[in-house]
Amino acid sequence: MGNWSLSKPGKPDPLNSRLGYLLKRVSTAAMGDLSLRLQEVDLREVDATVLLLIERTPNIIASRIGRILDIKTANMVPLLRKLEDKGLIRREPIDGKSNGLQLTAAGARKLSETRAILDEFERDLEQRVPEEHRDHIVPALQAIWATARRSDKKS
Amino acid sequence: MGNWSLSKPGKPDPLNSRLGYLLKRVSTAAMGDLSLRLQEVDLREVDATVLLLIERTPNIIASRIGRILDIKTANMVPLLRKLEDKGLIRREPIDGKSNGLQLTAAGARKLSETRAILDEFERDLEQRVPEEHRDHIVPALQAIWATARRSDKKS
DNA sequence: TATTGTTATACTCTATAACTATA
DNA sequence: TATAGTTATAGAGTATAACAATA
Repeated sequence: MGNWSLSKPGKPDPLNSRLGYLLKRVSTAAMGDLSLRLQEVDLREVDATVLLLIERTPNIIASRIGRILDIKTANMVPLLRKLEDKGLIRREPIDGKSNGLQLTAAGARKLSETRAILDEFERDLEQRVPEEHRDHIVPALQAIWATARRSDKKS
Repeated sequence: MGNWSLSKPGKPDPLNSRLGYLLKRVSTAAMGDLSLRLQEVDLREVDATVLLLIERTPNIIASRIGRILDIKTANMVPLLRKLEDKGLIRREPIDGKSNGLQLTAAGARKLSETRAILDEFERDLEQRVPEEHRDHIVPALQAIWATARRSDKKS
């Protein structure tokens, strides 16, 4: 345990003892892996995440998704249009300015496939963490995430 | 401890119980924070990292840095040129095709300032992890990183 | 033949600005 | 007045292809 954060004088920390560096490299590598896996369902990570949100909260509106995932509304437009063009989601007017988003039957089917990929990805990732650390990494990241200042609170 | 990975049937996992999702969000937020901090020395994260590598291994060549940091050699060119234009690094021919990279005096001074920022960022980040998890997160990430298939082995 | 370095370019992602219309 | 949605565009970051020169 834990003198990894101490640098010997003269010999500076190797990069891979820095939490910030590790977070970036591990995240990038993991997302690259996930992207490859999601090619099988022809979706990007963000598409999969949006489908998960729509499933979890039917009639969710675009701007709320954007707030949760930190996506500008301007960038939500082509994202949702592509999902709609693929027949995976449907928009139903809530009032004059908002559209509630729902999965189509095809979208629900696609999400089933996708969830299997996501779950396997998740399992594989967790198994690469040695047992003695495994139960700590998610709570640790959640704690960092919970203390990040950001616009929206949930998820 | 640890039933965060279990989803209740019907109620799917919230996103922020997924390791992959947390890695991405925490990494993005942390890098955004670091970018802001590095504005004080007019450097990006990647610039700071490259300066660290040059300091650690004087006469390192561009292609080796690219291999370590997963930066295509084509993209190393403008990166190094900018650092050279700022007077932070110097290139000295090793042979007819390679240039050894070194910090200039100004580069060494800049890196001192930069390292202070990096170290404070690191400390702040670590302190956001509850004590009971703190000694686990770096080893956990190192383990994931160590098992990522990639071109280069070190750092 | 593999490596180093370079130029030019394309693609993706994200950010910004201006705008319309509704709550 | 704030929110929802849209369009168009700019910028960064990254990837690809073609190339020259050296080990």
